Amino acid sequence: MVHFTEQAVTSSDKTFFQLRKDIVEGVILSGSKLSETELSTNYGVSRAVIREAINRLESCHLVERKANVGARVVAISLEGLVELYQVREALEGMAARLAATNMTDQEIADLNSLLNSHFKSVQTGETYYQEAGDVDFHYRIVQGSKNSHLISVLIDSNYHLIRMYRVQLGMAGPRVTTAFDEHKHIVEAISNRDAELAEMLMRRHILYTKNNLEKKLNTNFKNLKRVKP
Amino acid sequence: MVHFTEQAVTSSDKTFFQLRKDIVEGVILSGSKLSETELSTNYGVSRAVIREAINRLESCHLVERKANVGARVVAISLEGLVELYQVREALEGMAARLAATNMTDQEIADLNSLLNSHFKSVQTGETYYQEAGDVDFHYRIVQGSKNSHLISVLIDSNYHLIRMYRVQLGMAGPRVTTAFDEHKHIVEAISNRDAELAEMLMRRHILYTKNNLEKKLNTNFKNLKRVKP
DNA sequence: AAAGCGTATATTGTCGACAATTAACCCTGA
DNA sequence: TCAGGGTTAATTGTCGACAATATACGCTTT
Repeated sequence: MVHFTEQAVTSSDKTFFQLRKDIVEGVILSGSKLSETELSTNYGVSRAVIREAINRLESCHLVERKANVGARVVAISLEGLVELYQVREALEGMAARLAATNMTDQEIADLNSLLNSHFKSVQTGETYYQEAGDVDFHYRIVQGSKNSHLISVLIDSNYHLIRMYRVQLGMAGPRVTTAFDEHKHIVEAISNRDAELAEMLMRRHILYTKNNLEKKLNTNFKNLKRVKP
Repeated sequence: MVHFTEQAVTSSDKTFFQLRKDIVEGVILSGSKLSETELSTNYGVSRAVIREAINRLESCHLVERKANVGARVVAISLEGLVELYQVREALEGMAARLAATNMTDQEIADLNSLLNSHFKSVQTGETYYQEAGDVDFHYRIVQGSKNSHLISVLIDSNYHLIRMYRVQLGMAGPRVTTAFDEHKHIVEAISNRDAELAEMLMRRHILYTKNNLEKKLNTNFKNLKRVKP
């Protein structure tokens, strides 16, 4: 169960969340321009809140702005994927290292039972795992680092972009059991409080995932809905 | 010579740069509240551009916002320093790894001559090195990674916070020649295109720097100008 | 006197209008 | 037909005013 409980207090929050969702899920096409006046009427709010939402989307690396010109949704590309996953490898590797030291025994136990429930899902053939399960696993490791700056950087400026790639490239398929084993080994290393190994395994895991995605991207890229560059 | 040439095109850019400078250099005290109306009159611009500037400062992790309450300059703390440098270790380690593969021979040669000029400065006793020199060295490695996402994350959401700690804690002193040797070894590894070693050396270098800063923070913290928490 | 409630004040959030800049179009000329 | 320049239209940037929320203050009550 994924449980990111961001709660929108202001109107700008709601608009930001909605826009982010629409971009990640491809409702707003990759590469398309974000017209402030148009969004303003479509989402039923003033241009000021649209502008603030766009600013926050830019912090997420989901849109790119040019002064006096406007904002565009980032283009999905092979280079972008590689660059993103290199950053992810570095940050989540560090997260695993820190988690090995900082997670409580209880949190590790919970993580283990989470993996067990994933194992059942995998065996019964549910596709649950690859979507929410993987996300939740990585989310817990990141939280387990107990480093709020690291958490913020990962969540705010990487996570949603990662999701955008996953959703729009259709990340179902094999490698599920393989990834599961890798997850299991990472938790084992954390259980043993072996920070060095936890980091190394996490980095390898993300590297493998990236290689897998690269292959998919090459075959799926032509089917990707986006505006012409 | 440091040569970050961000150029302000809009009024909001100018205000953002000025505010960022004032926060990093302690003109606006760590922990103080940022009143929109007050800043609006002081900087001679409308509240809208102040609000946009504050949003961008939040992306830099220089201020923290709470809805319907306002923004405060981040508090300088030991935990904050440690967390920041753990992220820096991960990201700049990856940057060094990538730089070993992606920097051109010319860029490596330039980096070497930069180090040589630093060496002269160190021998003649100029304090130049620790301030701009170190920054410039790390800046070139980061750029040498050729990973635009990594560059963006490092510059946008870490660099200015790092500077804030350095400036406000007064980072002069020894460890200059030590750090210089470490820089030299990193460039050597990059010259040999040894990505693995380059990453390892960079991580150690940043770890040592962090340990050094921790000691300083413990002695200097009581002298730090800030508002009471 | 202390605690709790209600009002008043100050601050942030949102809005519509105006100014400045860009890009689109048409028109002219070779 | 194509290149260049100027004008027009559309979009973004900036502003001041109003609405909504939170804090501060004072009053009442025990």
